[in-house]
Formats: sequence, structure tokens, C-alpha cells
Amino acid sequence: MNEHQKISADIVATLTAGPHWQDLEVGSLDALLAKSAVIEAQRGQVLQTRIGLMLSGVVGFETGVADGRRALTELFHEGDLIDLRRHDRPSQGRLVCLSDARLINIEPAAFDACIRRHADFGDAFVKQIEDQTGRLRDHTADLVLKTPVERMVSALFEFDRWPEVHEGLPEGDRLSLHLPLLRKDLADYVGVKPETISRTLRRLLQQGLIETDPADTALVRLLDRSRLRMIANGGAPRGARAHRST
Amino acid sequence: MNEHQKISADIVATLTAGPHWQDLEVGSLDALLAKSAVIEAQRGQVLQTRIGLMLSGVVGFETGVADGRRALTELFHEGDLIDLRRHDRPSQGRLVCLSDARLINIEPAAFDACIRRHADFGDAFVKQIEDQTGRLRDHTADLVLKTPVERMVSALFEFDRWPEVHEGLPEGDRLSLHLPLLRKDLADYVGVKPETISRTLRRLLQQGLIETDPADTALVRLLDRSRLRMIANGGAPRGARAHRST
DNA sequence: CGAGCTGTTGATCACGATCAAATTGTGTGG
DNA sequence: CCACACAATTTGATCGTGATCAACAGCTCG
Repeated sequence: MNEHQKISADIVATLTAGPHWQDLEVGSLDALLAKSAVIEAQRGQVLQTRIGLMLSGVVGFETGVADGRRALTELFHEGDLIDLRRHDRPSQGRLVCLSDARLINIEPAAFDACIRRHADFGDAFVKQIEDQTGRLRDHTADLVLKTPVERMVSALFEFDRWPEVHEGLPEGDRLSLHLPLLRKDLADYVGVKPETISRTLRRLLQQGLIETDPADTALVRLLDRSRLRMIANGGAPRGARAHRST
Repeated sequence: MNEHQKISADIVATLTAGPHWQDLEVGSLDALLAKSAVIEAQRGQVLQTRIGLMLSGVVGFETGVADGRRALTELFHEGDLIDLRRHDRPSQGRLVCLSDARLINIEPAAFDACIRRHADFGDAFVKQIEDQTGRLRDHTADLVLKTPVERMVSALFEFDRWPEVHEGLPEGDRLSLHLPLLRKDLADYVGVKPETISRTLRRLLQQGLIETDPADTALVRLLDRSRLRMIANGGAPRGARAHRST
């Protein structure tokens, strides 16, 4: 029960901060927590969680084929609800930690019961799922119609919307962010090879659009947001001869 | 009310047939239908629906960028629940008819109320959303890690799981299916150009894996399902020298 | 008929994958 | 502390392939 105490404190803090769970009543929380447990996992670890709530770190839904190709279909970070259940066919993939992460593992049955009994939780769940599906659709659209550069910059903006990536940065610094993923994982997320990630970042660097820190490879500074935004929106199509000198 | 009568009949028929809505009580249906209307739309038409239920035909969630590139992020067909609502940011795309289609347009408020009041409907909704999200994840994974051939064959199998594509075919014919999409739309769905679709189909044809009907261009016959299945699962990687003669 | 759209085929090319190797980073054990 | 193994990243050179450009055939519909 000491453990449950700890869960409650964590949850309340995270839920209150997030956009969707702040209107939740206390009774709804208790019902959800009854059979839940906080999981602390390290990078690379595979999680059995089917339903969960992200507290910190990043986990991803990973798919692969026989010859080693790997895809990160969807990313989950602080405040996200994980729901990997499936009824029509077995889920083709697994949940892996992309950084050290903390999350609440929720018993599916308790989750369903909570939705049934607490209307406010049901509302919050629906909203959360709608938003996450929207993000998944955005990402899918990116994969279909954008070039590698565009996809990468688009991903940078996606990360920029995560509050965590700005933690530990100087007060007035609105340009920088910490990449929450290894470049290898970023590559598997945007659908290119790590070599391409490396080369593309270098090119953006040479064009003066971004800046990186040799001491902290995760740190990226978005110098020209408006131009980067244009690229993310499709401003760097194939065959474009955009060799801006220096 | 004559119209509502008609809606009820349609819904009952569709819901009973589908995998998720068959356990629904009659009371739950009435609540949902109060402010709903059946929409009949033709190919190419843009729909305003935010929440809806597919009765027949195919509609897709379409995204595009300035220079004409187009993506079909997600497809909806008979029995699917459409939910395009979003709270974190405006939805970046629109719903278009990819064939003549019929669907029920549901008032979002009525939908929410129905979930709140009828637990059985809430359950059905959650299951339905979980399955559709799973399919969306599958497709996203395909886009990231598979080659164009693999993605195309994978899409063929996806369509093969739709009951409608086998309608109007001879009794014992388990090989054939009607492509529910134009090749152009198929291209925008699997993330290649129409020319590539054409060439790839021709190659599969030459390898004796599929068969097409000159009279009915939508008809495709999957001759060697096991080999096609292997391809869909990643059996045709880049650089593979698989020139099977004839 | 011609306008417009879809689909097919051919030729060329840009670009990202692939192969290969060097470099840096990280954790482990001596 | 260093030595070592191992993973992640970067850079370079080459190659395969799907996009691109272009032309044409088939079809529908006014």
C-alpha cells in the first residue's frame, strides 16, 4: 500500500499537468489505481503493458520484419495513454523503452470498469484517444507525402510540442530542445536510415537553420523557425535545387 | 420521421453484421439516431462529417501539401466508425469519398451522450476504436519499413479482409477480389506514384502471382497466396535480385 | 466530337539505401 | 586508472530504384 500511496501522488501530479485529465474526480482515480503499478524501465527494455499511462521518458511501438528492418510506429511520452488492445487480430508489434521511462501499468479490466462507472473518466479517455489518433494520422500523412528532410523537421516540431524537451534549459531559451530519441530511433520513426539522419542534420546546420552542441548531442537549436516551418509543411520537395550557399 | 425509420433499418442491418455492434441494445441505438442522418455521396465529394458510421462504399482521410502531393492517411469502409475530432489542434485534412458511399452522419453531442448513458455502446465504441487504431498502426508500420511491392501486396490483403470486395463473385471463388479503390487512390494510400502501381502490378502479373481481368480493371485474382503473403511480410527487400523468369 | 480524367508505357535522373570504414561514446571488468 | 568490447554516430563512395517528365491509349460525359 505504500506503493499505492506513491502511485497516487505521481498520478495526481501528472494528470493535473496534462491537458485531458485535469477535470478528473478523485473517485475515478481510485478505481483506476486499485490494480495498477508503477513500472520503471530502462532503455531497450520490452514492456508487457497493454494499457498504461506514461509518467516520464519515451516508449515506442516497434514493428519489424525478418531481415532486421525496424519501424517505430508511434511514440508515447509524458501524459500519453497507451492502449495496445486489439480484438480483430493479434497486435503485430511490441512496446519498447526508447529512454529510461516510468509509467503506470493498468489492468485492462479495471480500465474498462472505470470507463463504465465514471463518466468523467470516459470523457477524458475519448478526448485523449481522439487527440492521439489525430497525431498518428498526422505522422502517417508525413510518411506518405513528405520527403525525408520534411519528415525530419516535422518530427522536430512534434518533439518541440513536448514540455519535457525544454526542461533544464536556460529561462528565456525558446529555440533549443533536447531530442528525446537516439538518432537511430528517430530514423526508424521517420522512415529513413541513420546515415540519412546524420547527413540531413548536417545540411540543415550548413544552411544555418539549426545549431547543435558538440558537448550535448541531444541538444538542437531551431534558429530559423519560420523557414523550418515551411520545410516541414512541404517546402523541400524532391528535385528542388535549394543549394543555399554556406 | 420516415427518414429516421429508414435510418434505423439500415443501421440495424449494418450493425448486426459488423463484429462490434452486434451486442448493442435497441435503446442505445435510438439515442444515437435522434439527430443523425444518412448521407449519400459520390466519388470525389468532400464530407463535413466529424463523427459517422460507414454503411457502404469507401471514404478516406485526405491530406495534401501546396505543390499537389496528396496522401490518403486512413480508409473507412462498411462498418467502420469515423471519428475525426481533435482537441489539441485543428485537424489537418478532410474526408473524401473514394467511391459512391453511404454513411450515417452523427451529431457529436449525441454521440458523447450515448457513450455516457449506454455502457454497452461505450464498450462497443472502445473496441471499435482499438481495432481501427491497430489497423492504422499496421499501415504506418508498412509505410516505414516496407518496400513499394511489399506495401502494395500488404494493401491487397487488407482489402481482402473486407467482406464487400467479394460481393458479386462466383460462389467458390476465394481468389478474386474487387479493388475498392482507383489505382490513383491506392497509390496515395501506400505512398507511391500511380506509375509505380502500374509497373508493380505488371511485374506481379508476369511472375504469375496475380491475375487481372482486362474487362474489369478492378478485379484482381491472388493466384499464389502463400508467396504473396511472404512478400507482404517483408519478402521483397531492396536490392533483392528476384527475377523469376516468366 | 473534344475535354477531362485514369491508366499505361518508356526514358532519364536525383536521391536515399547500401556497403564499408573510421570515430566517438558508454559501460564493464581488470 | 586503463583496456576492452560494444553500440551509436559520422563520413565517403557506389548503386538501385522509384520519381519525374513525357507521350499515348482508353473511357466517360457533356
